[in-house]
Amino acid sequence: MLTPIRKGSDYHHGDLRDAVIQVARDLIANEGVSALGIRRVALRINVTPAALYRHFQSLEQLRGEVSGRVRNEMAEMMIIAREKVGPASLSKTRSRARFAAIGDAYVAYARKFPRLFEIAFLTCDALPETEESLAWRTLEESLEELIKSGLLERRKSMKAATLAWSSIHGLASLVASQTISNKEYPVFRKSVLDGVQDAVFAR
Amino acid sequence: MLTPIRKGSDYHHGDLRDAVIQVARDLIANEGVSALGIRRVALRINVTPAALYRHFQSLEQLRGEVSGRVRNEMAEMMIIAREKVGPASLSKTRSRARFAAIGDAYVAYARKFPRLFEIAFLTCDALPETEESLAWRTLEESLEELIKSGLLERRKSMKAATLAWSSIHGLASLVASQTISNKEYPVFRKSVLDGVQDAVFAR
DNA sequence: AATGGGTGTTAACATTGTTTACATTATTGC
DNA sequence: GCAATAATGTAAACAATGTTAACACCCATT
Repeated sequence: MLTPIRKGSDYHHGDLRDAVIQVARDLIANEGVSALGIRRVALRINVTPAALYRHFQSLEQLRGEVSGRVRNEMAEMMIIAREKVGPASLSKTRSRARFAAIGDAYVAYARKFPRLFEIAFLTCDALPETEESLAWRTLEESLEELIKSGLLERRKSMKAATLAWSSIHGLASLVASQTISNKEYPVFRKSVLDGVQDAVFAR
Repeated sequence: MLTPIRKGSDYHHGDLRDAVIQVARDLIANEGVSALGIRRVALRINVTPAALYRHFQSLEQLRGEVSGRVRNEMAEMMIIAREKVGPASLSKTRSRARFAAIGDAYVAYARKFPRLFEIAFLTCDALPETEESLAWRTLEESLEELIKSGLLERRKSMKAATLAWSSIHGLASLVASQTISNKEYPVFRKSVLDGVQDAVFAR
């Protein structure tokens, strides 16, 4: 099945909902979260505003859906970056590099798409089913690799995860909100990475 | 001068702008950032919507103004918490306690007013004159105390500041966005505090 | 082939941010 | 003191928004 985007006639779109989320995502990425609107999205898809209400209960729910998709997108970027360094295979340097890669990918996303990072962690009144975060699971996998390669003691693992998560997220958030500028970024980055490594790896 | 809030007649409010920011702040604190609106604020102050345009160019600018006020409010909370432990006076334990106090106050604010913390670090298209952050200056003062009391080497000071700032902010942000729940919070808190102290204080 | 559920349209409504023209108060210069 | 002027409020209108209700069309199942 070639999953035709459109059926014969174009009265029915064929795959609204996905198209809506896609367009909404791009709208936010380019013009900020306040640029998201039912009518603006509808206009870009050449569809009537009311059509969107067949797939979303409200603008607020659409925002929540976009937020969820962005969180997944982030996690996928992290996984891709991790796989790029090659398999862990109990190698200390590999495991370490993979761990660093997912952290870097996290803040890289925030730097590249600050507006999307913003909505990913915005309190949404109507959020989709709160599945366990893929990003968090990825972090846990990485720590497991570090344990198995002998770089991290298991009893330190929880502390490592929470500190890494917090500080990396803080760095990403400060960058995305332009609280720290591009010029200040490198020194922040180095401090955070060193701090995390000191806490994670036994010395 | 007793700075009368209202003059004789009530055609002129006397101190709009401040009243507007105040009401806007409370509106966001209670109902979220999307609850902020020109007309809703005007209604609560018993003033015509157009009156607000004598003091703010747009809703966006008002949001920026509120954001700035909240950032100041946070810094004031930090300073109050710090002064509560008493003067540093070259005492190691005092300096250390004061340092911990400002960090705790930071995330305490995010826990108490998550919606306000949210807008404080939201990218605003129109932000007020970008004064140097009071919170950041407070952090620098605290580190200076640590240096003078012999707990921190000066060459480590920049790294300490940036790591502390990032990880504390990350913790606060994750809490405010409900990414981590109240139940998970304590273990996160402990990890971050330990991590910061390990990095800041020579061992 | 008929029917019914899914999906889109049309038209309307209330509410919003914003502007323009006007009214009232406060302040300043003589 | 008092007129001129700036500052600050109101009133009415406009375009754009989220949302809903009634209707139209398509597709799949019987």
